[in-house]
Amino acid sequence: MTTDSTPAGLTDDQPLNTVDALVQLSFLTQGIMSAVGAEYDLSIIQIRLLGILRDRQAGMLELGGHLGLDKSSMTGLVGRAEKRGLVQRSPSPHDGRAVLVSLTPLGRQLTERGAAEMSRRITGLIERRLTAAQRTQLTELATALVRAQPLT
Amino acid sequence: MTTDSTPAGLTDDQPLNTVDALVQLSFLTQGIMSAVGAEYDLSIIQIRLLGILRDRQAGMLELGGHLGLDKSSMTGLVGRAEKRGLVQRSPSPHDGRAVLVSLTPLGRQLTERGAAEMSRRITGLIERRLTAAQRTQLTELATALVRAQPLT
DNA sequence: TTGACCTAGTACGTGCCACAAACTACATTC
DNA sequence: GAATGTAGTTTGTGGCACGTACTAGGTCAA
Repeated sequence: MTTDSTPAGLTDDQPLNTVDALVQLSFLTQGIMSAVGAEYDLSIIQIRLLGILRDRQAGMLELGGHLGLDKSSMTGLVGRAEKRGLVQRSPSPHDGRAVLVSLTPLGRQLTERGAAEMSRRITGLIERRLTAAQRTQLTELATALVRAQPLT
Repeated sequence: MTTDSTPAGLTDDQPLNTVDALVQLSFLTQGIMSAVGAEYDLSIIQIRLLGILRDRQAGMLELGGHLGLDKSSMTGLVGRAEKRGLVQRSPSPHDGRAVLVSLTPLGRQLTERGAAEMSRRITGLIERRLTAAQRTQLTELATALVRAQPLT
C-alpha cells in the first residue's frame, strides 16, 4: 500500500478542523482503494482507468482527459494494462488515427470484483462508525462538494 | 496535477451512493492537494513528509512508519527534499546509526505557505457549497470516520 | 487534388516514487 | 568480545508522469 490512514503529524485525539478532517478522510479512502487494488496488483490510476472503461469504450485522448493525464502518459498506462490482458486496443472504425480502448472479459471481471470489494470495505467502515441518518448526511454533504465547479 | 476531480466514468448528474460520494470526494481533496503542491513543485508524498516534520524531528524509520513506506523508500524521498534544501539530516546524539530529519527554515516557510493555501482553497470550496451547520456536520462525520480503527 | 495544416497516438529520455535484497555501521546482549 | 539486532544506504527493477519529437491519418482550402 502506498498511502496511510494516519494523519501525518497529528496525535490521534485532538479535535480536527474541517480541512484536516477532509484531508485525512481522503487519505483514509485512498488508502482503502490502494489496499484493495494491491490485492489485484492494481494501482489507483489503473483502477480509475478500468472504472472509466466499465461503462464505455474510449480513445486515448478522451481517457487522458478523464484522468487528467497527458496523452503521452496514456500510452504506457494502457500498454501495461493491455500487456496484462485487462484492456484491449482496437482501431476506430471512423478514424484511422484513433484507437478504442475497452475492457477485456478478464478486465471486466477484475473490475467488478474490485468494485465489490471496495464497496464492501468502505461500507463496513461506515456502518461501524455512523448511524443510518449520519450516512445519509454524509452522502449528501459529499455529493454537494463533489458537484462543485472545476477546481479552484 | 495528477488526480482529477472527475468521477471516472459517471455522468455528473445522477445521484451518488455513499461509497461513490466518498471516493469522489477523496479525489477532489487529493486533486486540490496535488494542485497546491504543484505550485511549489511538491508531490503529495513530499507534502506529507513536510507535514510530519512540521511538529517534530524524526528518524527515517519513524517517518517511513507514518507514511507507510519502506525505509529504503525513505532514503530517496528525504534525499530529494534535502537536495532542494527543504529538510536536513543530522546525526542522532543518542544513536550513532540513526539520523534525525528536520525542516530547514526554507522548508518550514514553504510548508506554512502551502498549508495556508491548502486551507484557503478547501475552505473556499466548502463555504461556497455548504452552510455553517453543514460544515460542522461534515467535520463531525469525517472525524468519526478517520478515528476508526486501522484499515480493514 | 494536392499541399498546408491539424490531430491521435507512439517513442524516447528524464525524473519521481516504491519495493526487495544485499550491505555497512553502530548498538545490544549474552 | 562475539553473536545478534537495528538504522540507514545502495543497487536494481518497475510503475507512473512529463515534454519533445515523430508517424500516420484527417481536413481544408486554393
